[in-house]
Amino acid sequence: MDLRIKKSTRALLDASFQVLLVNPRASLSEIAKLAGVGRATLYRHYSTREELIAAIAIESLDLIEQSLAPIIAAKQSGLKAVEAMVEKLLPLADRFHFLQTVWTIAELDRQVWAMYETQMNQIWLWIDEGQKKGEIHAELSAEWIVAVIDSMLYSASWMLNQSKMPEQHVKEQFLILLKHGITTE
Amino acid sequence: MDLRIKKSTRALLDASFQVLLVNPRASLSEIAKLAGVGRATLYRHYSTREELIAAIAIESLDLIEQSLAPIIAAKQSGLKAVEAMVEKLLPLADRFHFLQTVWTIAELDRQVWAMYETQMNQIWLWIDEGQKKGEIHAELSAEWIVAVIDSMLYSASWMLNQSKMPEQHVKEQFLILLKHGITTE
DNA sequence: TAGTTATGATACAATAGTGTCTCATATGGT
DNA sequence: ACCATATGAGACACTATTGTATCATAACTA
Repeated sequence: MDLRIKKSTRALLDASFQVLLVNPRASLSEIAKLAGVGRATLYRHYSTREELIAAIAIESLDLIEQSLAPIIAAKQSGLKAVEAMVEKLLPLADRFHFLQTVWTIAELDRQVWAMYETQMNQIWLWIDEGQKKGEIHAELSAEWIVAVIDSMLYSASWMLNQSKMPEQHVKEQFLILLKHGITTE
Repeated sequence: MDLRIKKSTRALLDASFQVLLVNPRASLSEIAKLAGVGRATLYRHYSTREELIAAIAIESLDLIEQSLAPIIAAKQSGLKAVEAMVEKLLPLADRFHFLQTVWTIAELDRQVWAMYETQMNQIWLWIDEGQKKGEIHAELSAEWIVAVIDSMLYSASWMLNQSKMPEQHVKEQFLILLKHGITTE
């Protein structure tokens, strides 16, 4: 593949991700400028705003998929798999933040939705296994647990960026809260 | 105060809240139309988009403040106060969702920031009390707990709207997860 | 009821954003 | 080194959005 295309799309995806995270109203001109790429070039690769957003969403979901792959390969299951998942996904907290902010647009894309569904099913499976094994509270719905992990990753992105808590520390706090809650019992 | 003003600002705040929650890029014309109010009237009350967003943010923070007031009045403290807070704030989950999506704009407003800080301090205080009493894990930073409650309210709004889980059920799941985490130990 | 004023409709100018096209240039593939 | 092509710069038409102004009318206050 042509290096020039690789270079421009890379710059565009990076700049878009960065800008749209902070300002979802940013214009395509603004994004092109920040990417150091001609406006026409942006339109050549992504004919609409929606397409660009979908492309970033797909890239994000791809990164998530790659992070989960080793857990699947190692045939981990139940709570152990969920724990491993959290550790792997923490570095991608910003991607979750992005997906949440653009979700109403991104979810309209077929591929985005398909990837999202696949991953959701995988996570549900792990939670379900954990519940069957008695490791995870059976009263909690898998849907709710997934939603909470998702939004906790959003919090994690906040903590990493705004309050500069080191990643190792965020990881510990994340797992304590997720596994044991806030009470000492 | 003139009833006409009350009526238009009410309609504008409601419509804006509803629309911006789904589409943060909505134009002011769009919002005015949905509010059933002339575009000129919108500009008479809110001269810029930022002002409008700040107004909704202030209203939201006001609702939150009103919900927390009885807990303060009853002099509750520590974990009990946190639990009571969650119950009171759950019906305002959408407001938290809104605040998160427009925060980069809203936080620039002095009044918004002041109200936010006051409430944050109150919540920190409760958590701190809970930790001193030994009810809440001391290893968890108050900042992290607050961030997580905030984003769990976002999840709750998702569950209430998208997956139509009844509020009572969401409340139970919220408290189980927050207090005890997902593990059975 | 009389006077005030907020409103909707409309027009208007100014600006910003979109989407397409052309063309000389530079960069990459082979 | 040669050819193909992706690029940036610029021009262009078009639409959307903003922000202001005017004015007759309706709704409110006292």
